[in-house]
Amino acid sequence: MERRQHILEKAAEVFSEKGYRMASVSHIVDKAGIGRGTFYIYFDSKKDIFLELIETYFEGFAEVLGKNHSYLEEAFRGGGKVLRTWRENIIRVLEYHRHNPHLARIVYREALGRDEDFSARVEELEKLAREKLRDEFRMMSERGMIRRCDLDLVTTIIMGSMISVIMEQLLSENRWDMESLADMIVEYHIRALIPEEGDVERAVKGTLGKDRRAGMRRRGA
Amino acid sequence: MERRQHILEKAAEVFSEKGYRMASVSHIVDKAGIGRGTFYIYFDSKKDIFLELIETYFEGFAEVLGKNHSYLEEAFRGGGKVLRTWRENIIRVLEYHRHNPHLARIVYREALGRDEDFSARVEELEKLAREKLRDEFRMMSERGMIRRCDLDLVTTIIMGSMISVIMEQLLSENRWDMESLADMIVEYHIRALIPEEGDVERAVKGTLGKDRRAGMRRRGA
Amino acid sequence: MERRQHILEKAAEVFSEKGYRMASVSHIVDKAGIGRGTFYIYFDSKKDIFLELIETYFEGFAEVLGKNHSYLEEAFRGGGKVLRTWRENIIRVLEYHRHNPHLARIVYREALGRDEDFSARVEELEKLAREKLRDEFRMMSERGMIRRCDLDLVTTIIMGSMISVIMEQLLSENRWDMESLADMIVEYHIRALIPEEGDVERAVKGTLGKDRRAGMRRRGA
Amino acid sequence: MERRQHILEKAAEVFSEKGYRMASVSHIVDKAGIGRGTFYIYFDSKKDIFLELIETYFEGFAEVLGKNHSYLEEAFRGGGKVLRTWRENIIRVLEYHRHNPHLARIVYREALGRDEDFSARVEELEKLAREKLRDEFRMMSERGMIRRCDLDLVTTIIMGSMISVIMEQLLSENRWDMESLADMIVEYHIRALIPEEGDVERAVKGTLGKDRRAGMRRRGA
DNA sequence: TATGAATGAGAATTCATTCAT
DNA sequence: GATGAATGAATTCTCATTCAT
Repeated sequence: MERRQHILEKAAEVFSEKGYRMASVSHIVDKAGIGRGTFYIYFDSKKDIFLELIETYFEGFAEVLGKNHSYLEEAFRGGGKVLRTWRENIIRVLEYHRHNPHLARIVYREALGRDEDFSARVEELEKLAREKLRDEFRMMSERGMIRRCDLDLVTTIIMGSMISVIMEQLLSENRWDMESLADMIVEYHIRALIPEEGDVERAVKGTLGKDRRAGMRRRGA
Repeated sequence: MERRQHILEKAAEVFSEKGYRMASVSHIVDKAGIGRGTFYIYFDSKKDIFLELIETYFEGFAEVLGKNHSYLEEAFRGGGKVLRTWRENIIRVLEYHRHNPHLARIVYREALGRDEDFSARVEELEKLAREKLRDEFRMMSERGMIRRCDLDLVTTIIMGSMISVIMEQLLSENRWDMESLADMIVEYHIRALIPEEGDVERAVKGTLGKDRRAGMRRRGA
Repeated sequence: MERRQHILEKAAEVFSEKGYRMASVSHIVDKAGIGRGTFYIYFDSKKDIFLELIETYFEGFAEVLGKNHSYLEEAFRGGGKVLRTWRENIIRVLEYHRHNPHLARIVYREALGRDEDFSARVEELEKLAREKLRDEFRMMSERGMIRRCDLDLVTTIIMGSMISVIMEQLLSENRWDMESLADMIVEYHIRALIPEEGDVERAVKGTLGKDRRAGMRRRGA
Repeated sequence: MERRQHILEKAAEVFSEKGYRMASVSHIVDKAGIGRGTFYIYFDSKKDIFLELIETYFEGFAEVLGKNHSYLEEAFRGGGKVLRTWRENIIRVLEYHRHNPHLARIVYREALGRDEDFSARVEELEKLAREKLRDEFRMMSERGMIRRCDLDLVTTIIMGSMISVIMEQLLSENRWDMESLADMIVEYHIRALIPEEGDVERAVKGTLGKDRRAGMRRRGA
């Protein structure tokens, strides 16, 4: 099964470099140093291996976001620093992509096209990630940690900006260092989402007095 | 030249619907109701027409952003409402994409792939748009209208979020109405970029007393 | 449409010579003197052209057997020589195959195999031909022209022997001349099927006095 | 050598079911429950095992027909019932095929194709069988047991009809019972071949007074 | 002996592009 | 200019056979 993994990795490189259509199975087997037919022992088709890479990406992404729990909620319940947790989340996301540049490029440069059957799967998986994120924002909103706003739109904005930053990073080979990058991103969105005067009170009533100190306050406030 | 335009439009539809690779020249000539060879009278190749569509998109986009001037700067100099102008900019951008959904899809779903030579051109054009935008933010920053921050990062964030919102719009067929969508987007970024306490003063010194009232203030402040 | 016909003919030769599986599309286009892709303008696939040849064979065969009528019945109703008509039928069948040796070989050497989807179609078409033939024998039986016997079996025997003779002919390049061959075949089956003593009477009763002279009598009887 | 036999049997099933080209070595080794390479210990190639099955078929067929003697001649010399012996021959042939349906299908549905080198071998073996049969008819003819006729043609007719009946049987799963089927077949050909007036006398002269009672007489004559 | 992972020659098919009309 | 039949390079995928273990 080691060989299978090897082929997957080489395929990721090839797809990332050449794109799905331009990448031929020949390119993959050449790069992997295997025979033409060997490829088809491990994968049913070119489409098959591509889809597997996409699944792998989203699998890893889900892991990073906290597969069946929410780091943020956990932090909140544990009385921890929600903001610091958010920052940690973002760092994990950035690092995940830094360590899997090929997968990221495959998903956001190749897989979105209407070309193939898998674009449906990509959208499905992207939607799942989006919903996970939106649920986190909803939680934060309900607890008065962020201002009242259209959560779908905010999710779109934040995801879009993250993808953009990540791709920028990948293309320009580490223009920023991870830590300060995360700081700046977090700061941007926190400023954009800081609660209004009435938000905290509304949340307190709504949730019967949950600890308001976990809410985001303007710095120094 | 009318026929050429007709082919371009049909090609945009086909590329948008099927993607660059899946769209064949046959599809295009069928949709345009012309002969196979006629296509090659007007365009050198499939790649060629695709590239032209991309150029068209960025051409129009540049127009919308203010080709050789800055709406924002103009507003500033004219003592007008900078924020309102920004909002108008965003509405123009949204409407441009709403009226050119095929081009938008072509650029952001198809052209980004590493498949073809044109990906280089796309990046070049995208970079130009990015720089235009960043220059506007620089101007605003220098005048104390936005807080001190990494302007490249902010540009990336805002462009990414805009693309994300636009594609979301295109895919989901107008989830939001244009006006309130623009309001929400503008509000998000304004909140994120509102000047800190010292920023205005610093800007005043740096620019020798430009009209501070044009700066963004927290609402109600 | 002339070119299409040309390809069909060359394909028949190739399939006849090499068999369906060994014959590659390359062989066909080489023999037809056309480009590789040209083949696919006229035919959807290798299977497609092969099936068309099979249909053509059975189409022609049906024509020879008398598409929507029966030469034998016609002869009978017209008071003509039924036996002579039968002999003429057999000559037409032999000549049809002599003039279409490739089709015959394709159907009886290649198409019967369980290999491909078309074997079902071949069996269907063969069954139609068989039923046509059996109906003729039934008609003759009902009129006392042949002895009482299992008509399905007789059909199988006669068709099998005809195919065998035809293939033998094709393989050995005209061992017999057509006329005397037909004579011998007809004689063989007539002798085998000559009515018994009671058959004519039974038929007479069954059909209320149809002309008994049309029935086959032992020569000289 | 038991294992070899096992593989042969499974291969016969697979070839019969799928046809030579569609049947892959994988199918055979899977069905035989052996490893991929094991196959090549016992057989040189796929073609090789197929050829061996064909040889097996004709070997068994020759056995059934009477390998180095003639049941008919034996019956004749022994003063036995030649017709009954012929009927027994036919029953043996039918039963041989009923018990070896896979081999029969392989030979008459698959092996006849011009696909492979073995078609030459099949024709060679078929010719041997044909000659054996023709020699028997010659013997019968010389003894005035059948009418004067082209023995090659008669052989072709009888073999063709037998193959046709057998394949019909195999495909339609025993439409007739063996005994009455044999009766009907024998009757058909006996009627077709019954000696004319004069034939017996000619034979008597030619063979200097061989037992004329062994000759076929018209029933009741 | 037995195995099955690995191989690569070869097959069918597609489609951007050309060019004679 | 306009056409579309013709082209063939390039692509995906199959499977009989080999060979190291």
